[in-house]
Amino acid sequence: MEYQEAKDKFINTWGSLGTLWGINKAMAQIQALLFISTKPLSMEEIMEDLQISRGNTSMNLRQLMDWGIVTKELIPGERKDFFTTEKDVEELARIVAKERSRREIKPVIKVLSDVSSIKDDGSEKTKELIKQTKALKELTDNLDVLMNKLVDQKQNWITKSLLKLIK
Amino acid sequence: MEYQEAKDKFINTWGSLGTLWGINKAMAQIQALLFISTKPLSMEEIMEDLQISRGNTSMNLRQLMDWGIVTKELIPGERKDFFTTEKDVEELARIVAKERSRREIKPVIKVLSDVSSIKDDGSEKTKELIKQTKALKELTDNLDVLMNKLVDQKQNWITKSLLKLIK
DNA sequence: ACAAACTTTCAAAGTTTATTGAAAGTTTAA
DNA sequence: TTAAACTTTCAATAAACTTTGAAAGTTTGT
Repeated sequence: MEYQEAKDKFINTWGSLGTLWGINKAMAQIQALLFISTKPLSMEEIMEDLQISRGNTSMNLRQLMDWGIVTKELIPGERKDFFTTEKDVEELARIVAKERSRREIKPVIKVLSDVSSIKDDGSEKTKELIKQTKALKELTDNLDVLMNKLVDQKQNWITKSLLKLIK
Repeated sequence: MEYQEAKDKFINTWGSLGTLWGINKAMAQIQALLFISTKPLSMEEIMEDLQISRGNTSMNLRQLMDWGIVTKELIPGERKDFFTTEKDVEELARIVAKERSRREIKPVIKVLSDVSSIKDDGSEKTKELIKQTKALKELTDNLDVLMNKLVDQKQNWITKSLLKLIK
């Protein structure tokens, strides 16, 4: 496999994976492109490379910056903005985990908590709704805590966690 | 909050969460409905309750059965099929984790592995592509192993895992 | 203050994905 | 074997989501 083919394959796989994880294709592709780039890229270069419009590039770069995954790089003597992504995979995973917890998991826990605390009117269906949503709330809560604990360990968290779990 | 309001809220939240996790809205809603139902439901009852078409119900029930989350229940004396979902949240989480590993994570690892093993032609950009995709491959691989280890612990895996990780 | 260089916005167009419902298929009971 | 009861399929339609590009906005250098 040649460089160009490998690069395209990586960007496309990452792009379609993005959709599955709730971020859109262009957003994931831009991140992928920056991730394997040896230098910061301008909007022009990103548009050109991925064949997407200026507007699309602008909006998705902004979202990536909102996530804290991409940052503007100011290059002396250049008027354009240049962009880079976090290059360290563990740090990247940490950011993604924290953001997903904040944006998705926490709000779901809130709903489950509300639903599971409705007044028990004694009917079987109400009892079941309360019981099941409470169980789901507890599971989600625990998973969220677990994920955040994992990610808070500052260095080599995956390796360390794996070792602990072996027994 | 009344029963009906709480039920709708739960089904809707679960439904929109589904989209975000790569399964579709109707599929997630059907699962949610079964999850809080006190008895197996027929296709008719599901259509009626969620206001979705027969075809949609049929296809999504099948997908849920493919995932191993929903099973057909044959009720003596009844001609219709009835459906139930796994009611234990830990078991449910176990199934979902295993399926996502198989369907999504493993294929990505394969691509990353292919891309990161292209021939190093000595250029800086090739070196960067190899280095970054290799790091991503290792991270994904480790997370996958970690997730599967968590889930393989037979009872109270979340509680146990949390205890181990506290230190 | 001006204009060139650059970025952002957003309505319209395009694309993808989900849903419908009627027809075809299957199973069951008599 | 037939027909009623039920489920599945799939082409057409609808809904949701993404992308475009031109106009508006912003920043910078002179």
